[in-house]
Amino acid sequence: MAIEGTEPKEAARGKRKLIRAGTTVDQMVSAISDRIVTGVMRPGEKLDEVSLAERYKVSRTPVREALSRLGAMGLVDRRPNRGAIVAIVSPAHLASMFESMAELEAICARFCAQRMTQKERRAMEIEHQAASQLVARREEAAYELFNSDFHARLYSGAHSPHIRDLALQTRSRLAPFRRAQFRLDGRLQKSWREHDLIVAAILAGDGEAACAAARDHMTIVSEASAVFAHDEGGEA
Amino acid sequence: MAIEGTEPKEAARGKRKLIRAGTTVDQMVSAISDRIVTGVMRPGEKLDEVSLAERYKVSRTPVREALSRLGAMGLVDRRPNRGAIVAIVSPAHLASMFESMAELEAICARFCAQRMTQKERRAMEIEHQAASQLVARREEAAYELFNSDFHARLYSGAHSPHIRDLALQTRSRLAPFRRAQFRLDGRLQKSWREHDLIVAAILAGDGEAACAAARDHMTIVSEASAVFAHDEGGEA
DNA sequence: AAATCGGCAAGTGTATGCAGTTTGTGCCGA
DNA sequence: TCGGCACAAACTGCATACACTTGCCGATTT
Repeated sequence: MAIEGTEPKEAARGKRKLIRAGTTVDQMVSAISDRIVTGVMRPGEKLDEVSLAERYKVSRTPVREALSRLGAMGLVDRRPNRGAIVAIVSPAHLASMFESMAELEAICARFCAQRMTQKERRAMEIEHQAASQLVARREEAAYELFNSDFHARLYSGAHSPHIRDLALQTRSRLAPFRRAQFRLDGRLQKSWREHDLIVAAILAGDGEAACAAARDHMTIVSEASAVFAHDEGGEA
Repeated sequence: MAIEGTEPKEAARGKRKLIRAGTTVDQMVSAISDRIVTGVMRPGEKLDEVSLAERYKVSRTPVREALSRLGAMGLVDRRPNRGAIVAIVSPAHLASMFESMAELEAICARFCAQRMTQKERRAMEIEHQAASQLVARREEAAYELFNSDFHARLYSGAHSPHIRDLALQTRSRLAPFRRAQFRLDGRLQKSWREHDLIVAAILAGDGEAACAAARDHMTIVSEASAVFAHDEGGEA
């Protein structure tokens, strides 16, 4: 409902009914993962192949492929002969994922401090400084976009494609549990200040400081998100 | 040929032709990934759906699902409408994967030093000491098995399921490039000594030392494997 | 009355056919 | 002789049909 843009059912399908861009499954994957990530579908909820096929006006074949990919992404859990459900993550596993995220970002920050080009450093600083205005105006949605961008820069700046992959993968799996964290009182300002420490260390070329700052940042995010995780776990 | 155990074509299929254990695709995935990992299939080689279907005596549908999963694992590269090929990794990407592996193992080692139970520490030390005999006898195959086991202990001992997943995933993607590294002169002894440093640091509870030792170990493995990677790249 | 077995319904796993895309090859023109 | 265009073969993407598995409900038996 709130994310119709990614729902391929009428609009997109109507237009490109016969365009074989090979993206039908891709669209379903992003549509379904959006529904999971945004919390429209709760952990444990069944993902029925025929229902999904009807919903997206396709046959079961692409649905199965989409479910397969979502399973590989860790967003859904496939049991042989028993269907697929939205993945249920235990509190322990969730903590482990946040911990991993902290370590991955710490590594990225360290590499960023060592390897970022001048252009990348400048771009990161400019964007970071610009974001301070979003904080002042309390524009949570806009800041969330910037935040994604900032972390993406962190992953890319490490100049290590595989670590970047691991970070993006882990981040996407954590997405369902990070939402709405910026609604917490003052989280916006704190987030920006934590970023500030990371940026300063990177610009100074101090790998260890950047490493530590990034780890601290994610640890705090983890604690801030734990509240929501518990809520969801209880309801599901 | 050398790995018929994992090839489901005649033997396995003949027996369980009608057993629907939901594992047909699983078998294909492990069979194909074995063929890739062991080097039977070279990077860039085409994975034709119909050929694979004939080879494993199944229809194209499960083949497609298997390819999909292998694509998610990063072992094959799927191009829309243009088939699938065994993934080609550039030297830069390969270096990035080894670098990531080094960092992941460093993290695991640090966590191991902090979190391993007494039982785990004792088991690791006993196995490690036992392996010294394999070194003395130059039993390369046996040592390679032990080596896998050792690293698996490292990942599990970190008590962080997600980091363990990331490490195993990265390790499997590196497998094609690590094979035969123990054939290098004296690599066996050096490997054991590097392990020794890691074990000593973990048992001493010295996280940072374990971290550094593990990172150094993988860096050396990376360099030792680079030779083979080049060879294979040239041939393919 | 409780437990077990048989049948039924729902849903997944696999096979096959058709439509559309890509790519290689041969022909035509310059 | 070389470049562009068109056609055809091969292959992928999706749809549909069928086979098998699983879980549930009720009837029968102990």
